[in-house]
Amino acid sequence: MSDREDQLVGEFPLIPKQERAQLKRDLLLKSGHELFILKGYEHTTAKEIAAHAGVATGTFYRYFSDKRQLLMSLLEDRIEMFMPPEPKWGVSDPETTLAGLLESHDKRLKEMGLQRLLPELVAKDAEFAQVLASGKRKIFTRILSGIKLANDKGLTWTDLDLNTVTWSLMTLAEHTPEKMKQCGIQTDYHEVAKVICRLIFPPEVIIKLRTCGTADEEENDI
Amino acid sequence: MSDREDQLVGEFPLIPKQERAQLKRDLLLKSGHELFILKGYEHTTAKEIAAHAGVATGTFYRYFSDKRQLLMSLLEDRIEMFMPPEPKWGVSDPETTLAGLLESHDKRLKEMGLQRLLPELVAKDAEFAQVLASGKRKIFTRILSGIKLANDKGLTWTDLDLNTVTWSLMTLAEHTPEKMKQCGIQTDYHEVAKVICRLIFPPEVIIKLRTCGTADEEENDI
Amino acid sequence: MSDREDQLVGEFPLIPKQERAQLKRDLLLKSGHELFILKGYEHTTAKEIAAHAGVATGTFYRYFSDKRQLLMSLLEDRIEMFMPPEPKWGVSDPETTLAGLLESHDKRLKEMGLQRLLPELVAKDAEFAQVLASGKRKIFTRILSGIKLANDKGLTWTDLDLNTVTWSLMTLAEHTPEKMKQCGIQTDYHEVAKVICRLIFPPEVIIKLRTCGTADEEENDI
Amino acid sequence: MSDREDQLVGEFPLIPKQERAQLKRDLLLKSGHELFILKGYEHTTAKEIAAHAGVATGTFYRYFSDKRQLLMSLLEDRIEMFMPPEPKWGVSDPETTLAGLLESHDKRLKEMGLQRLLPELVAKDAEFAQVLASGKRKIFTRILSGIKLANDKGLTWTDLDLNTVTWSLMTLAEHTPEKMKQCGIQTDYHEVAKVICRLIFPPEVIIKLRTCGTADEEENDI
DNA sequence: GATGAATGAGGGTTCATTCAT
DNA sequence: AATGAATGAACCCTCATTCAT
Repeated sequence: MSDREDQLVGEFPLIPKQERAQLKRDLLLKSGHELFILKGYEHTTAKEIAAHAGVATGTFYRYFSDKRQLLMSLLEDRIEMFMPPEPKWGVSDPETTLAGLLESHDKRLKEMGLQRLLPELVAKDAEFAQVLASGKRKIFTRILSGIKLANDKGLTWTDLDLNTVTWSLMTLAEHTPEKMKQCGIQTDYHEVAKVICRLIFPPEVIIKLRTCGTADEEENDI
Repeated sequence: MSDREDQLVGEFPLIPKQERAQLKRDLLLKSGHELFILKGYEHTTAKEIAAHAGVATGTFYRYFSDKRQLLMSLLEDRIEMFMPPEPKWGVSDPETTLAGLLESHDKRLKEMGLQRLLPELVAKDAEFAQVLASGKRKIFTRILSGIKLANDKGLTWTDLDLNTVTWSLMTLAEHTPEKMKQCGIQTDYHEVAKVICRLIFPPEVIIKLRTCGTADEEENDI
Repeated sequence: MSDREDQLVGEFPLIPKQERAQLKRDLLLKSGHELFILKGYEHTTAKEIAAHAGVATGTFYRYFSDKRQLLMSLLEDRIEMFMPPEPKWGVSDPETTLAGLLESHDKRLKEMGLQRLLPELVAKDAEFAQVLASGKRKIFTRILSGIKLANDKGLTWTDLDLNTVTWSLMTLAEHTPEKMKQCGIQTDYHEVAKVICRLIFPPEVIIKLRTCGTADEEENDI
Repeated sequence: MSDREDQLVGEFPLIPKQERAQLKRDLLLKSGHELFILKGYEHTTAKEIAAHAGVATGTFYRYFSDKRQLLMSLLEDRIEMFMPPEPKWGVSDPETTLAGLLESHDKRLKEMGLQRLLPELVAKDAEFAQVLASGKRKIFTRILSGIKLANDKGLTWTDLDLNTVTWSLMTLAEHTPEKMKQCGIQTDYHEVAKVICRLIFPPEVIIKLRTCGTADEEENDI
């Protein structure tokens, strides 16, 4: 808010209306986001979201028809952030690369925190589940096509189903942080990366990739 | 609670009563279970649980201090059923064995349905999350010890962290059914089993296990 | 309330449940009735009705799905009381009889007071309007048949449409009290009765009825 | 209010402004009128009235202190239109004349529609009820004086109270359209006119008026 | 003057929990 | 023990009215 105001100091006396409205909408989104993470979706009330955003209850309803719609908006903006990262294979050591991706992905997720809410909502809201599933399918397809490229070059296991491998990869990446804590072990991104790489590549391929990674000109988007 | 204590005092003068009480408690547990699955935890009311169990609203509160406690009881009884199965390695083809275990595990989960509720609750109830995590740790330990046995015999990958492998195994088993559907692919238990086995055993070990499985006397509980 | 309790004193220790529920329902009906009259339907809240009945808000919703339903119940019980009275002609002086009927009818209406609400509701609630209209039609039919009897005996005007006469009669009876005040004149039931009688009977018939009313054995229910 | 006062100061320096303001005021009155009829007074919001008039919400409050005041203004302008017509007796056939008046009166009412709202408001707003009653009294007085003229000429019933007759006449005229439908009969203006005439004039007077109506030079405003 | 975003009191309704019977 | 009516705090949402722009 003050950013934008500062930005305009000495230039325009007023912030355009639309922008101010957008600002309030964003405040509410942020507020909802924070409270959903803090207390869970069901335990957050519209009144609280408004109060925490510093606006009146009624203002909430100017921008969102209800709590659910706020959440939907939250997700439409950010759904891709909930998804596993898209590593590039064949660039130096794939395990190290992947470990870095996992770590930064998890950090982003932690900042957002919303992924803790997703299952709660999927269970209760069919429409929401669809939105989420369609996002997942998009990511899935992208990862799968990356793995297929590696497969075409004969780099992957030949006896595993690529769909299943892709799904495993996504699942492991998605649950890395919370789940490992639940089992009482420390999250070691590099070990997870090694496991995930083992799902895709035979050990000798990984060694090859590790040694001649940069020599290999081709980058494979996965 | 005090019921059971009474039960142990003086043989069985009150057992019929106790039995009836236990019956009611079970009816309520069953009713709560069904409704939680059907409508979600937050959207199920105590009145409904009582009505669906065929008892009065007030009776609910004789057996459970509140809705949350009913859920806790539900989980204490059944938490192990939410956990991944414990395969026995070295018994015939490990992939086929595992595929069968995965399938039956998923069937049990589907029958119970409660796992749909878990994330909703974990997000909101720290105590509940602890109960769940402790259950998971128990399973984790059991699986890990099984893998360690295999490791002692030189059957597993030597370059992967066994904790991480165990966690991956659990994660994949746990999410097999719902998650695969979300990505738009059919659940093929045998392919998942192959992927999981690849996490544990190098391919040549699997071939060996497959051919001399029954010859290998030792059963490894995992 | 105390009536029923007294009735049972020394016989039964408790008032049957059903009866107590009915009692509460009646309390709420009474409370709603009073407040609707006092403040108008729209300006009366469910909360107020409950408070005024001495029960909690939630109790209101145990007995009525909402405010509208309470009103409907109020009317189903009493709709006939809102209707014009049913005079018996040919019994002594018809004008005096009618005047008495008008007066007692108005008293009843005043006690109930609900008729002040009717137009407000008719205007806004089609279903309600139907309920009311069907009640009116019932009364209309009864009055009309009474007038037809008088007509068969050649007692009425021969050049007036009986339907229209009946309607006029009802309309005048219904609006006697409030409307006369609005025009700044005192309500004189006997004068209204004379006017209404003039609508039905020619003057000479009225004189005849007045003199030989009791001699005329036949009573005509109208 | 002060607008008009200003208008009279110094000829017309501000009249264009005034005119625009008056225009807006009229737009709002029209809009309120339409929506009150469509949805009822309580169910029409200030925002809607403004939007439907094509102005901003705030503008509403520049011209009216609140919703109620808009309605009052609406009525002050038009209260006479809600009143029964003022027939002229002794001009040709009084029954036909009256029938025509009734019909055109009803048409005007239907166009305006506001009379559906009146009872809702009378019930809740004492001041409003007064405004309405004073309007009615005005009409009442005018009709009464007309009837008195006829009375002076010996044309009316001699045994009926003129106040009561006048009131009956107004009441019947006012309720002709809606009420007859409620009773399930068709509105036949000519029959109603005959009934109303019978209240005022003995049959022989009507015949006389009918035959020598135009011969009778005097027009009686009622 | 005009605008329409913002306000927040208040209405309708639900439901976890209690308690008289 | 069992019942289910009663409770009332708290939820969601609306809308008359204000006020900065």
